[in-house]
Amino acid sequence: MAVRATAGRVTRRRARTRADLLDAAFAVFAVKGFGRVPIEEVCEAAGYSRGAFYSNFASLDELFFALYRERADLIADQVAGALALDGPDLDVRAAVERVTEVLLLDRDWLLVKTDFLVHAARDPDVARTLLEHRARLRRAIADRLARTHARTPLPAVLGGAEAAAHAVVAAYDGVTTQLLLDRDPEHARGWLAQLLTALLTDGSGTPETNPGNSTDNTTDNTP
Amino acid sequence: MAVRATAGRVTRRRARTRADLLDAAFAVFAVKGFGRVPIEEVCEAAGYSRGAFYSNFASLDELFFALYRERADLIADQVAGALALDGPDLDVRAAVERVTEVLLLDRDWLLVKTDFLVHAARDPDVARTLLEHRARLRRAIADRLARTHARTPLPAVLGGAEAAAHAVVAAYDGVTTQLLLDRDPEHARGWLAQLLTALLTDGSGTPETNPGNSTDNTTDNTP
DNA sequence: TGTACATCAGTGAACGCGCGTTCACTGATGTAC
DNA sequence: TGTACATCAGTGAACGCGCGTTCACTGATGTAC
Repeated sequence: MAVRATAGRVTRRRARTRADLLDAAFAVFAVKGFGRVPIEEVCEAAGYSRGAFYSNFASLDELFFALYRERADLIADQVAGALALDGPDLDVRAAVERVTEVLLLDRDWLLVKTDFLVHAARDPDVARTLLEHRARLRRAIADRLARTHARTPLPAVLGGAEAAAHAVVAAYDGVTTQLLLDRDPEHARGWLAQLLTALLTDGSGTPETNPGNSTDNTTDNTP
Repeated sequence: MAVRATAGRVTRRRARTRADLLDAAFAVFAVKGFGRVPIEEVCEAAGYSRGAFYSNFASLDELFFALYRERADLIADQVAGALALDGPDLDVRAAVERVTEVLLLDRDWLLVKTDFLVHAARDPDVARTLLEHRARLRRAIADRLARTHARTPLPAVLGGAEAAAHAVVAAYDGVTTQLLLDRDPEHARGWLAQLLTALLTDGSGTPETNPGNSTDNTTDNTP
């Protein structure tokens, strides 16, 4: 009801307001978390009254959903782009570097994405959207891995490019969790690169940093 | 203020009420998510009035925190127990099986734990509690791995039992994310076992199932 | 073990604030001539 | 390009519900003798 039923053209003013609200919501959600932010606060951050919100969205849930889709598409494009840079041969180290950069750079996005995960975990419809986004990321990775499959074999345990792509996403999710808690993006990037190397090669990679938590280095590091 | 300042003995009745409220809250939080549940609903589920809640907790946040600590301790004990079963030699396959069982069995716990993660990500004090819990899990794993370190070497990329334990936790987190979305615990357990095998061995493990999403098996599986 | 009393734990009605939602309005934008 | 008009987008005051919080109370629990 609040959202226009008329399929007419969207005025510039309207498009601008909508974009402003989405941007403001992203910032505010990242700080406080979706579900802890009243509509009023989003509107204030965007510089509009509450009426403007209701003129563009039916609910905060709808806005959140739109926000997720928009940003997720952006990320998926960036990842696909980062993977397309190499020639036919895959420079694993460089590719991992670039993808890691895209995926772990923006803490705000990780926060919002995790809020979205929490909702998706309880609503199969929302879950479908998130699974589609993940499938898109996986496909980009799997395609890239498959391209060099023949000459650089993947470890047997993972049994294929699809499975390897799954492993990459799982490693990403795992490192994300750690990063959300310890707020150390440098550490997270090095650690993700190391995990991916361990997963995608047969142990021929060279570690650069010890990912062990600096507060509990009780185990010997000497080879 | 709501919580008794007197350090006197806790009556049986009181302890019972508190436990009832915590149990009811766990169930209700799992279904709806913390932050989407009014106090009234927890009380109703537990069979008490709101006054009983305020007599035992200052806020839902405090209850949630107590709830997390209680369950996290339980899980940590179970994992430590599952790892202690073997003799001096580590049967990787069996240990992975048992730990996986404990960690991925209870969807309700995964949901509540993720809610807690979302809060921890925005509050360093809460994060500390969660990091401590994770450190405890890691230590149990690292100690176990270190015990067999000498005869069954870990892959070089991971560079030590501590790092390997980190990798195990990251794999667990990654698989948890996937499980929250696809609700397929069988698949998740097989997949986690496979990931752990890939991480903890030098590729000598044997895959049982293809973790690739059943809806997009476009890549060849033939070796 | 029984009774009398004191304190404690939980009740539930009442209060009031925060916030979602509505709507009559006004200024902005776009169209027709 | 300018003017007149129609429609659209955003305003903000007002309403009212949901829910957090309080508190005078009553029944439950534990203690003393």
